[in-house]
Amino acid sequence: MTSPTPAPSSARVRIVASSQSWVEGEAVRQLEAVARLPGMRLAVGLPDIHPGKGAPVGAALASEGFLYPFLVGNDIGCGMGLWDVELAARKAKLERWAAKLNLDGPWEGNAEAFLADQGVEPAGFELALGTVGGGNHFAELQRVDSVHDAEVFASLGLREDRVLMLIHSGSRGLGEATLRTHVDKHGAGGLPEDSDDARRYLKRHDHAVAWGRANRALIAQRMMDGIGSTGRRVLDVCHNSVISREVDGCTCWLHRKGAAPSDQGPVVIPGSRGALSYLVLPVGEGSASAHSLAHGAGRKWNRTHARERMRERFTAESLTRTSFKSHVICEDRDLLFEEAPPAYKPIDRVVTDLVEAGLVRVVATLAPVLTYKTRGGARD
DNA sequence: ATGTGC
Repeated sequence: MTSPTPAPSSARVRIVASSQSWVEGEAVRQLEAVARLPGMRLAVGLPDIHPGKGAPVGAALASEGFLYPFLVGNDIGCGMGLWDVELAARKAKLERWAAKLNLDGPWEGNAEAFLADQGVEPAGFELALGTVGGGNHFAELQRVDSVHDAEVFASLGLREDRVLMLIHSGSRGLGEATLRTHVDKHGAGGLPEDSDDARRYLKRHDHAVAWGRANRALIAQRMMDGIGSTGRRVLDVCHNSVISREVDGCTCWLHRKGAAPSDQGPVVIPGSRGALSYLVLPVGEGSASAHSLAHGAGRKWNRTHARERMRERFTAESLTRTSFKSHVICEDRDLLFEEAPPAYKPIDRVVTDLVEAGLVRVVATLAPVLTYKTRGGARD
């Protein structure tokens, strides 16, 4: 057998993960493969990196001259929004809410008017506006578990006794349609930054990012309506996007695929639906990590594997309650198995890696109270 | 991930 010839690589590859963080070999291979794409300058794997569809999830990839829509994937604009809910945690009506909350159908209100209020043009996917979607998306009520940095916590207007709400969702069919238009013509090929197709993609991409943010806002409003409360958005960050940004002295196309920004203030890094979420403050200059952070715990088992293993060990019913005594509303049995806590890496290790790499400071930990996934779609 | 594929 001939020894393999290393392909020329102009990108620096860095994985931000301690030896105690388990990273799948396939994820590393994917990161090294995309690092060889023309124009690529810096490929960073965050501690939640895991294999995706051709490109790793949990990565920040900076290229010069070309941009690559497939690196962002179909859920353009997906992200995490945190709300402070006008409600004391001790007043949570867990059983009542778990019985009645339903966010699955189209919103009854005027979606176009809601978008207009957020400064977003309609996109033709408004029946899905205000819906969580599938996969790892969720809307979760939380309580404060511990405060590590009281000053930053208070500066965000947060209080220990209040309910918080974390929304993880994206642009639903809009991002999917945007990627498909590109892939139908170019496949996994990149776009020269000065091409008409690049401009067309970026315009739709930016629209999907704005639409995704508005979607999280409407999900939050529906959830708060459902529990008879109001609230205030504390933060909202996108972890699937491509933007023009200076990285290490070069003006690059910074692709974030399952990578939270470290240059937009505090972010929440959630664990699984049966784990703590971490409110963290980015620290340091950030260019060595492409101005990015982990966006979650990261998968340990792929979906098929998780379904098989969890089916053997647990009933669906048992997975609707967590070790935090929280409820999980997920009436799609397969999804419940796919998203079960053992399918994910431990979030504390992921966050510790970020702390030890000098990228974040922990502000607080948040515990789940009620997770909304879906009322329908049960495939049994 | 997807108004979801054969």
